[in-house]
Amino acid sequence: MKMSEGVEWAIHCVAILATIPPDATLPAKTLAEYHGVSETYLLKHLKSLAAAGILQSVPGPKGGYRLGREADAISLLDVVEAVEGKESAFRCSEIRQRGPICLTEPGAYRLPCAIHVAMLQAEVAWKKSLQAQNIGDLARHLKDTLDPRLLADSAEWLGNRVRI
Amino acid sequence: MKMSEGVEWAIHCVAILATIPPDATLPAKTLAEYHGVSETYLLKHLKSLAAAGILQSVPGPKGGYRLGREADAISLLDVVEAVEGKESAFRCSEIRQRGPICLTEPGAYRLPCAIHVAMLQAEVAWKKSLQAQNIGDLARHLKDTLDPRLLADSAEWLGNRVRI
DNA sequence: GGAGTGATACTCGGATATCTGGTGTCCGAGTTTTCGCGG
DNA sequence: CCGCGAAAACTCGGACACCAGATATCCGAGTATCACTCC
Repeated sequence: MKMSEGVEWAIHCVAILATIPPDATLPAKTLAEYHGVSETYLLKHLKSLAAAGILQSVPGPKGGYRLGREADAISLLDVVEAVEGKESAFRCSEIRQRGPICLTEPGAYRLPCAIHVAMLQAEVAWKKSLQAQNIGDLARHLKDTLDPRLLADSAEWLGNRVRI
Repeated sequence: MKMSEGVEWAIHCVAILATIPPDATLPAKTLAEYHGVSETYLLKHLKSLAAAGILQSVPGPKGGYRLGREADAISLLDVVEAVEGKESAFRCSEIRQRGPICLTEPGAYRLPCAIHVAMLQAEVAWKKSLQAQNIGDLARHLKDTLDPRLLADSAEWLGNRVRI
């Protein structure tokens, strides 16, 4: 069970976009270069984020991406689900009904599989933890703990590439 | 991010093995037939469970699998990790260090990536939930809620195939 | 009849194919800019 | 000098190869059983 690498990219990108002025945009090329990753592949994930309303895409020259809503309203869960999809990692294939020993009458398996419930319960805990953290908090935390020099360099580098 | 189907099979098998007498065994062939799944592929996962100490394998005729320790000492997390591996789903590839804007001095990135921390925190919540549930509770819960007829049929079917 | 011994049948274990989904890439659609031209 | 228009350049969006890991399988190693033989 491994998570797509795109999730890491997506969160970093959204966090960066949370630091620029609200109406400014950054093109995918800049985001990819900043993180040292493939531009075309990153674009694939940015598209998913835009489709989910987390980002807003602006076409044409001087175009790029900006946040689709305020950073405090974007949870980590939103980003993860936009990239990975909303279906749960554990999928119950109802093997309790596949063997020679099972009930045939309709409604016999009305109650959900206990194992399914247990696994889903764990995923709910995971989702709650992700939902409790939003991009705004994350960006502020990064701003407070990052090396001031790195912060200044980043701000300058991004400032030269930001679009209004 | 999808979990291996083998996890579902493994949990069901361990739950079944928790219902037979402590010293009895069930061969993989029986477990596979009971759940209506491929025997050879199930064997692959049972092997992993045995390697983790969750199951104990007995070779030869009258052989098979039994629990490696009491059911109450086997958590769902143990089973999941035995099948899926212990590495976390989210893997930080430290893309913060890959772009043009990064610090070069050693120790500059001593503090872990905040995004990495956030994702790991969610996984810890997931693991705690899985660790809180053990096979013994699960088996008892199943026994209490299952249809009595199904329970009797299963007990008879398994009783005919159990090895002492 | 009992014990020893060999073959046997059954079990698990590791190495080997196949296939789906993540990874990576390319080219096309759309829009804003910009440069040139005419008034 | 200003307004208009067409071309251009840059952006994102969807469709197409590639590869790793999950899926599925087969054959070999090991052991308890069982039958046969000998005492």
